Amino acid sequence: MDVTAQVRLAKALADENRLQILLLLRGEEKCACKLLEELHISQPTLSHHMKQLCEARLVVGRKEGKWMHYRLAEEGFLPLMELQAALQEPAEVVFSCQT
Amino acid sequence: MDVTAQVRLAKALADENRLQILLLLRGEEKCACKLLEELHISQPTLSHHMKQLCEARLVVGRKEGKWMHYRLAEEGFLPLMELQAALQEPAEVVFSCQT
DNA sequence: ATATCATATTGACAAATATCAATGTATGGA
DNA sequence: TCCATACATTGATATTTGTCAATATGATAT
Repeated sequence: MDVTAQVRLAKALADENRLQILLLLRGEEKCACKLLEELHISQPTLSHHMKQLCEARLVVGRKEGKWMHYRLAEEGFLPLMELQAALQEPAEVVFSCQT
Repeated sequence: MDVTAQVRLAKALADENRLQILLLLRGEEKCACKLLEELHISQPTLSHHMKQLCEARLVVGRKEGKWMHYRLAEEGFLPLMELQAALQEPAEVVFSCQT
């Protein structure tokens, strides 16, 4: 249970523009310039969001010449899936002792 | 696809103390005072976090006399499950027209 | 009623975040 | 080499967020 990764993933998802970016990447790789066309944010802002999405391992980037191509990372939601699974179990007993 | 609910849920998950609270509620209802004992935050801060968790529909509160009892909400992760499912489909064509 | 306990709300403040303009860094073409 | 393109980084600013002290609310007991 890597709470740090879970928090980082949740933070990455906690912005409407970033969710929109994820939806724009459904099923296809796109370059940053294409994403920029489809959003109403500046180029530095997009770059900032892509960095967060990559660091949260939700997106993978691939450099090709001048272009950066981004695609959804498989298993990107795993940390939150783990959290959800953990919440459906009773609390784990770390240590127990009866005299 | 309620992006607003997804963002609100993600924001609610994007804090280590709140994740800890969720883990403390695994399998059992607890009152705020019990949660307060197990965390290192002030009472107003806990109250603030509980409000966010309730508004994000991750937690349900039940008032009993002076006490507030909190428990995990079932289906709390649904908005993010929907998002994850959506990301595994190709982008939906909202409208298409060929002449 | 008054006191006490559990919790919520308010107000203030520091830290984190989203944003953009300006600038930097590669890359490819003329 | 020089210029244009695509993207990243920096610096500044406004907004949001997490936190606590102080106070308010509401319930129970004396």
